[in-house]
Amino acid sequence: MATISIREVAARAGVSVGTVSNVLNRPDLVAESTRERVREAISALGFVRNESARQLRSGTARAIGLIVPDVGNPFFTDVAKGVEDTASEAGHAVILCNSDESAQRQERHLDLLTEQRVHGVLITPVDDSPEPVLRLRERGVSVVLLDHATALSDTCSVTVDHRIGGELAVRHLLEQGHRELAMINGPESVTQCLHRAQGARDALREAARDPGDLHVVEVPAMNVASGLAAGERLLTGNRPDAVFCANDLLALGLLQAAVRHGVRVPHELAIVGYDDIDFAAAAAVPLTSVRQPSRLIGRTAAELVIAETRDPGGHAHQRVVFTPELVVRESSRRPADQLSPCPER
Amino acid sequence: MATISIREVAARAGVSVGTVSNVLNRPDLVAESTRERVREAISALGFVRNESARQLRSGTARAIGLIVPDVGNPFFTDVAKGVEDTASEAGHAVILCNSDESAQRQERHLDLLTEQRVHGVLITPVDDSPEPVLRLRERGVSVVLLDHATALSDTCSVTVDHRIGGELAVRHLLEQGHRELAMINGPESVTQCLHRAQGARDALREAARDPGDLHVVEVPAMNVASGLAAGERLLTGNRPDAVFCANDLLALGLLQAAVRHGVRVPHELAIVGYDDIDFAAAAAVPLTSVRQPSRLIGRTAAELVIAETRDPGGHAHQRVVFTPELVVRESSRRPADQLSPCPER
DNA sequence: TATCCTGATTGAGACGTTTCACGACCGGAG
DNA sequence: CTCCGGTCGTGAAACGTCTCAATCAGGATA
Repeated sequence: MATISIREVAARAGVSVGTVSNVLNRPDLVAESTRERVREAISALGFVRNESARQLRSGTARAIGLIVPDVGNPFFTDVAKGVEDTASEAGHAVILCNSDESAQRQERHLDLLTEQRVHGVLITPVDDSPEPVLRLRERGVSVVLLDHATALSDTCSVTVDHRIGGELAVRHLLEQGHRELAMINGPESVTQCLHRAQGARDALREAARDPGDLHVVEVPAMNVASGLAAGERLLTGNRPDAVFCANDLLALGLLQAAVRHGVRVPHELAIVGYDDIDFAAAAAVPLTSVRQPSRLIGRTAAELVIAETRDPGGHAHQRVVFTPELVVRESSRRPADQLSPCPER
Repeated sequence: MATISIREVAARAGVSVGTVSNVLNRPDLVAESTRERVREAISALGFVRNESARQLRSGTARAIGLIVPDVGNPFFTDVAKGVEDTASEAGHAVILCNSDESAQRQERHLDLLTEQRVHGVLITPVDDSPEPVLRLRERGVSVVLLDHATALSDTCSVTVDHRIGGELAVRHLLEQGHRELAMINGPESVTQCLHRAQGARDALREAARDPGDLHVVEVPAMNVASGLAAGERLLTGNRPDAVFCANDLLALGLLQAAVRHGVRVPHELAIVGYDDIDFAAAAAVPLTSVRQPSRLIGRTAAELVIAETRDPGGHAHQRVVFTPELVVRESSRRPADQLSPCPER
């Protein structure tokens, strides 16, 4: 009940507070027998170190912040798991924040994390504005950008080459013989979205097609509901042969729309998603998707931010870029292949 | 760069540190003109309050901890969103921890949260042991149990009546004319799982059937992979007519197994899931599922924990119990209904 | 003019750690 | 016996904020 401090522990063990602190932080400095006595007192009293005090004294917290635009998206929870893996190995807590694609919420979370004096922040910013990141750096917080290309050269980042991802997706659709292509994309102010679209257009160019042929539907949020809405729009009137969706949630939404309209996938409409979340394989029609190494992305980012704070001066900023790969499933197979209905793999 | 404190602000504004603190916390005590001057200094210097120091002084943090067994499960991210909604209204941060159904990780997170001196903890414990909760209370942390019935009478909890949920699911399957029923369940040491199974057996009893007829397959973890594995086992040999899965992830796994074995759903196998996550509607066959009000659960729990810490003495512990409801979709419709293939709703 | 009141501001302690310069002790070498 | 080196342990000074009793200015009242 009454909160007990290092002082009570010291009293009970018959040593000074300094010694207790040493047992906690540099046990090798204290003699075997004393150490044992202090340990006994700690567990007898149920002492728990007050992290605020430690942090106040030592200047920095044993926590790192992670800001993602949508915790509901399994891609980001996978990334979060990766972050947690390495963070907890290093004894750091992870404060997971959901910006919900809102700049305002992102702002609030950043303020909060700065107040907490976190070790570092991993962030997938909601937009391309460098300003929030600069403000953090200015306050001495190290930052790693997650899955977000940036113009800031002096910042660590872990990204995936989304241009290649877009290219893989659309090249595959073209190879399958689809002609009329559409894309459901998030706002192009978000770099990931921009690059995926660029890659898609590159694939068209490569096939000697006019990149302008790609009918892009832009949605405000990259979730299932948006995909469904975009699908409703796309499937009325003259519909495309194939749609590349900027993530799997949009693709799942589109798929639902297709089912509602009685449009058969992939016979009448091929779909390719992005992220290869676990649910992609379990969808109404198993989804072809561009896979990102989500967990690895998280782990790498956490390593970078921990390395940077360990050695702030001599740290060389790194940009790690992963290459995505295409996972082909039912939703994009050439109609001919469909005649013999065989399950995935 | 150099971290600036309340002291610099005071110097620049030509007031004492006490006044700056008052501007921050009780602005009404400070004269208009002074207040303005201090505010100016704050923004000019880019001052950010050091939460550790505040917390050290005031004894408790403006943060609450949330421990869930699986962040990859959309049900829990929905709950988390609900928690965040009310927490951020009250100016609290949420530290989201993933125990991954491991008692050891849960333990580590609890230690961490105690060190952080969080305001309160919302937890869906990995097992039924009351010990971790008791330890927290002993240390003066208020606890709200999430979606977990408990023998502890002096603890707030927000739960769903899973017995009713199980009953709804199995009664529905029986009404659809299915005879051979199976259930894929998590360990019955987890109360949620136990209650769902009890409800299922109650439904059998109610239909004058032997509750022992329910063939229960117990899996160690409640995720897609486990569902797939259980499905592989269940679909070889003489398979049941219908399966009730203890959550949607298991159901999606089972569905994948069915597709691989060429077993048609619902014609040859009906499936009912639990939680009604967003992906349930987008599955290979839209899933019938027992819906819990996930976001509301999170919001309510956060309100409880905040209320409890606001008034620790006079607080009466509450148990809030929600009632689940059945959402019927394709995966469990009577084969007869299937003849005219019409999309959901 | 002296007194009292009110509203605004101050300054000095905490809060629980960590850190670091310093002292105490002991055994061995000179 | 003294001195030295090393090992352990100590105690006090921070860290940045909040709180609260105390002070102060200035006007109103007697």
